[in-house]
Amino acid sequence: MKELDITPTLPEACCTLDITGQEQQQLVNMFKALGNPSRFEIMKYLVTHPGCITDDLVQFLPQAQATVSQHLKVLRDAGWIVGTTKGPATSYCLHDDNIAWFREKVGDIF
Amino acid sequence: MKELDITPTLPEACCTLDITGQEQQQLVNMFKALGNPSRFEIMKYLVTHPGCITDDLVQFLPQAQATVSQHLKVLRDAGWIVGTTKGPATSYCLHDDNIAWFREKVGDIF
DNA sequence: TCAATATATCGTAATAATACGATTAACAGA
DNA sequence: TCTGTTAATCGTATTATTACGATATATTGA
Repeated sequence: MKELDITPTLPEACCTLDITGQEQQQLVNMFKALGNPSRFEIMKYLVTHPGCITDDLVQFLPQAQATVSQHLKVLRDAGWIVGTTKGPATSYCLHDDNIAWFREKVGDIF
Repeated sequence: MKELDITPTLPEACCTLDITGQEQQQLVNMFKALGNPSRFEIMKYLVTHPGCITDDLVQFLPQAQATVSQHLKVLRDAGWIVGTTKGPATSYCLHDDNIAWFREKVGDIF
């Protein structure tokens, strides 16, 4: 790791950003997952409709069932949401713990 | 807009998420921009090296000058950073106002 | 003005993301 | 067990992202 070499004329650092490896990858993944309008809409819907099933989202979004399912997988893998099987359906909720972690990390960083 | 139809057995909404149109697009853009390892590294570098120039980042990152410049453009367009011309060089800093806005929005949402 | 430095932009190849229809799997109720 | 419902996954076409070398632009100092 290189030493810092900030001349006195440069602005002060506004914050620290000590995150690396696994954690950083997880954080980048979460950013990436929400960097898509459809997935952001899904998150919005889940806020107001916690526990809704995939088909609710398929009705809500202007996209095919396969596409919505794929977006849900991305959000699941990134840790934004959690799905529980209920009979033939899957009920989705926000993953509160991971969301809290994300908020916390963003707060630490910026 | 459809009426909510949350049965009493479903979990309560953990939060509100009232963001639309222009603001939402801006927020999604910011998420998307940081959803890339190289750009996240650039942000980390800028935290500890505020005011550094493009070439500093080119030396730091394992990528070609053109690639780094492209990543900087994405971060600029998304509003994460701001660049000021200093002679033949460009000095970069975090865009504190926009970052504060992002933090605030994420806080509102989750 | 000329050479050196610093960056942005252009054109393009390789890779990844996105969306869809079709198929498969898993469950519920008749 | 058969049928309908719900979702995930597969294969694939289209589009977007990423990275690079080459080139263009802009400034500084000799």
